[in-house]
Amino acid sequence: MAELDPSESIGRTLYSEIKHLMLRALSEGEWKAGDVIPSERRLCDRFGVSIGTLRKAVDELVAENILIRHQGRGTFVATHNREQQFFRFFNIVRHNGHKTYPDLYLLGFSKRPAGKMAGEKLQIASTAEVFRFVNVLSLQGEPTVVDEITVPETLFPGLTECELRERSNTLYHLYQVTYGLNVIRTEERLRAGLATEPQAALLNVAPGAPLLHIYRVAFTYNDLPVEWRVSYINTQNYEYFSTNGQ
Amino acid sequence: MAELDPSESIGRTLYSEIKHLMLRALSEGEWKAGDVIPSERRLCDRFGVSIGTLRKAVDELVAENILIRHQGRGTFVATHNREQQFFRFFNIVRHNGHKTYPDLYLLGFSKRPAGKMAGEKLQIASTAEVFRFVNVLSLQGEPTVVDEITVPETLFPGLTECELRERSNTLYHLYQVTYGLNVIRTEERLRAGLATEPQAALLNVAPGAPLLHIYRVAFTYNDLPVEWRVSYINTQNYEYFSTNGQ
DNA sequence: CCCAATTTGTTCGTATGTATA
DNA sequence: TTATACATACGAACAAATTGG
Repeated sequence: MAELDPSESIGRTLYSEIKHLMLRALSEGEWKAGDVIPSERRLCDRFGVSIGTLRKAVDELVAENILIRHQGRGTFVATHNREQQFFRFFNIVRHNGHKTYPDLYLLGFSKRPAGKMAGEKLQIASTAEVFRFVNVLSLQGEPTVVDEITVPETLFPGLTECELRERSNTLYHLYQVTYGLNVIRTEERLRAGLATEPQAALLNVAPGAPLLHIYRVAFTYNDLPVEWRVSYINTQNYEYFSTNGQ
Repeated sequence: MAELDPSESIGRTLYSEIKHLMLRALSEGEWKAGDVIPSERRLCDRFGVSIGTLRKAVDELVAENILIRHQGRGTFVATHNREQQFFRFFNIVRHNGHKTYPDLYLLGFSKRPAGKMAGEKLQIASTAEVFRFVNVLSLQGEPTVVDEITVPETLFPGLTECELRERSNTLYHLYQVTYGLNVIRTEERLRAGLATEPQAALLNVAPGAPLLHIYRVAFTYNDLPVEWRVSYINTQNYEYFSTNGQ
């Protein structure tokens, strides 16, 4: 069992060891977004475990939306495409519950030092360089969300405004396929605030109108933060939807 | 396999049938809050399935926080106690992330017709009777949350103000042990709003201050709504915390 | 259209380990 | 110490879906 020398030991059980070996294969890029990974039979051979143990490891990765199984086809690395994953991280819906895709307008793009807040959230020095850009999202023609997005330069070397503007898929899809950063988890904190003058202008509301604020950190494997985002939302026609349990 | 006549068929697979039979035993009160349920071996006999199939059914109920397994002791019906379950449904934390238990003040209690909104959310007629009560929650001495709570009389026969005032555990614990209603899932919608005069007085903020609004429906088994709740939150020192994935 | 190979899904079961009462 | 209960690991047999010939 050459794959399982003690130095690799993370979990307490064999299946959690296998899970971590698979996470390593994912984070190191051996298996890339959209790839089919080796069949269960081959993975059993590779890791020297039984089918039951292998399946238990894969079960957990599937439950975490990292892998997707298709009977008869194989097991795949989940991709951030519009159809399946977009609404996993976009929780803004109409008051009637309807979900629609936003239209995007890229407002600005710059490189700058992270600063205190973004540095803390991205776990980098406040002097480290980051890319920062602002998106205005319109839903059914109404400007509804302003996203202020910050990502570390070290993780996104050479990111350009052009890439952001011309992407044909979701932002997290770009992170995943171009920079090998697969967002698998976010933490969000929500508050209520009042629209500033510039926000009011962008969202077509009066200054001082109530806005929902969302502070989000997005993580990839090993709890590595890849994005810090502050969103300002006009909840006159839309709202944040969250479900707990099940 | 007397337990599995076709009329009971809900899921497509054997383990999902077993899961639904177990959910039925829970919703019909055969297994009550805090109870130990029969051992895996006995359940295999009862349902006429193998240990693997039985465990797969239980696995899902455990993942949904409906059952709790303890190695060496048995499998238990999860209870809404302060220590383990409270923060599953209470997502208000300090800006620094710290979680504290709120102090409660019961502001009002009445029986009345549901009205349009509560009737819709609780899936009852707008003329059906409901109990409605208001709690003010203080965190570290600061009044922070106002909860307006509505529950149908049919599900809570004879609910009294006294019961609410003198409970020593969480509200959902009361629902569970006194009325046999186990809240297993909530749906929440969040918006930003401005404090009205009465809200401002209760929360010790200026009228027109921004407040976070949460609209929540709580469900028990079979997607039956048991509670409709509107919360108003001062997010000056506290915020709503949500995690996505994992 | 059918067949064969491949892959995951389900169900069965055994043996052994670990925690609890 | 003993019995009980859940946890882990093993693997067989068959079903269902997909793909390619």
